[in-house]
Amino acid sequence: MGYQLELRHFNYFLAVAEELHFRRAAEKLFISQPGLSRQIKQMEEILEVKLFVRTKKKVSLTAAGEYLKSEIEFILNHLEVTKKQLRHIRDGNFGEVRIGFLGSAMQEVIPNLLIELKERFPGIQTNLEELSNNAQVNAILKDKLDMGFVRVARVPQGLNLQPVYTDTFSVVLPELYPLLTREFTDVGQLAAENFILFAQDYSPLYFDTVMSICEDAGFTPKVSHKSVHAQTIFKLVENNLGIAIIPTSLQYGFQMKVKFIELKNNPQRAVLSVCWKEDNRNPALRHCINLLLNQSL
Amino acid sequence: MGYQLELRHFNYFLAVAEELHFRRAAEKLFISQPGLSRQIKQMEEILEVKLFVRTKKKVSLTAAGEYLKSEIEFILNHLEVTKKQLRHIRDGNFGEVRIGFLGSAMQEVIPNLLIELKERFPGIQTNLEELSNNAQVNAILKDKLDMGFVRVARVPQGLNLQPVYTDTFSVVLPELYPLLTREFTDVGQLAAENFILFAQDYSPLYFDTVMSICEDAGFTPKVSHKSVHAQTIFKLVENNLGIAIIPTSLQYGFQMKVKFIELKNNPQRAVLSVCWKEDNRNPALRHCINLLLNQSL
DNA sequence: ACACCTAATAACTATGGGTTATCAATTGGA
DNA sequence: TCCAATTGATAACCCATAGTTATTAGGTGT
Repeated sequence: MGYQLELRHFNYFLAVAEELHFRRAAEKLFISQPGLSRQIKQMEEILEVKLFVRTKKKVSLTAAGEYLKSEIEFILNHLEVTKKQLRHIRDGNFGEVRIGFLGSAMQEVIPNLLIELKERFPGIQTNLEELSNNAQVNAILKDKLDMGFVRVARVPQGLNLQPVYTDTFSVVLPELYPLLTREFTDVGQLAAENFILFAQDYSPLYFDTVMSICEDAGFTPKVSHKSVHAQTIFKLVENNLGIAIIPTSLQYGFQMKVKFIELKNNPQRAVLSVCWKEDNRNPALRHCINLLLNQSL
Repeated sequence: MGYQLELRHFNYFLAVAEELHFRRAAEKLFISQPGLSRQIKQMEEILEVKLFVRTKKKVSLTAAGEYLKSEIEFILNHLEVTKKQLRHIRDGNFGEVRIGFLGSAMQEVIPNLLIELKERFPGIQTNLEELSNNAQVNAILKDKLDMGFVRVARVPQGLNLQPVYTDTFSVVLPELYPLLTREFTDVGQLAAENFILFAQDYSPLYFDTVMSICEDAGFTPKVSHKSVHAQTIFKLVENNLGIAIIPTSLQYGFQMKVKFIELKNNPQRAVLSVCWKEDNRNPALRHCINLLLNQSL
């Protein structure tokens, strides 16, 4: 009766919610199955809510259980982050910022941010992870990342989005492609070529924007290859397997037999934005965001 | 050693952090002072961080303790909110109902349901999808839909079916068709016309019912066109490509050069039923069904 | 009818949270 | 300077309960 919810319950609950099987979950937790059953039952009594439906032979989550699962994941994750921050504070550091990014952000924006950070807040640790747009947004929602560098038009409720870097697009051609930069007038000249693009589900906004560039030139591109790495795209172009359209700043840092023609006159721009959760309580994040938004003016 | 952080620690910690006095904090928690001291000490060992500075005669928070206090307040508060939400979900006030429907249900039944739902259970989200009878029944069997608005005579084992709206049929004629409403006696007058009907596999019951209306009038209709959209049917009638027989309530909401003659005296009725899976446990669904069956009496 | 799963129940064990009693250290008056 | 008062920490004990083993009851598939 006078029982109290404890973190132990959370871990037990998660194990069962993941395995949907009491014995296996108990094994994973290194406790016995009856003990686990009893704790889950107790948890349901404390919360006064059925969390699992047990038919002999199958266990499944109720709607409430489903909800609780995501909340507990959030809380336990938050707790882990807090523990880490505590150590940082004890050691006199200011904390850690976990940053997600698209490969293309590594050219300019991230190096600048890291240099500035190191100078102004030497105590802030950074933790970098290359992820797709979608993976970043999801990770930020779940507080697995503090901020992400993405190319998206909009983000779900609760997230902030601020442009930090705007870029023209460039056409990527094999070095020996028979078209000189000065002969180039518009993308329509390339309508017959095969196009190599970043995968649509890696960056829908990029994909749509490239499509609109082609549409403006009056054709629909034949897309022969898709990739998620600039390196791969350049390699394919180098080997005459097609041509590409990419954000201009991506051209730097590679050693390839390709040439670039910047689409200066096209109105489309590749916008890199920083994304973070409105109610993120990581104090180090604030410093990062401020740095980014001020320096980019 | 192998100790584990628990929510109990959080409450104890908060009490001490607020009182800055072990004995008073212990009183507030209805436990003894030594017990509290030991738990706090244990907590510091688990986290490997000093949280309080105890000089005899004064207790104060360390920087880490200060930070932890705000984080714990956040977590405990979040937990309270979550508990409250759980109850709501259990009671069916939250969650989502996935509803399938025939176009003809959009005239009356669905708008009414949505209005009522919004009023009585504002937390329930709905997800609407227009599908054929068959597609709905299959989706419900596979738990892809919670409920569907269908026109069928029977449903497979395990599904429930309840009429929610009963309707006469109406003949649809081109606006300038040479037959005035008051001259109309029965469908037999139209035996020579081409008929435009909803596709048989879209709604077998509808199809059979229309056939029986014609049979009763002593003829078998020539069916020239079939469609799944009322809009299309009206358009075809408007252009003198045939006449139609439809559930009466479908006539509302369109702007077409057609006229309707209600078959008041025919015994056939177009019955719209709601269909759902017997063992569907979505609590929000129960509310929907109850609402529907009570209001439709 | 059978073996073989499942989760729940029952009865027991023992960890560790909470207890009381006490100590050591600090403070403040007389 | 000494004593009373008050602080949090220690020590030793107790018992509530998390976790144990053994078993049962209910399903499923052959």
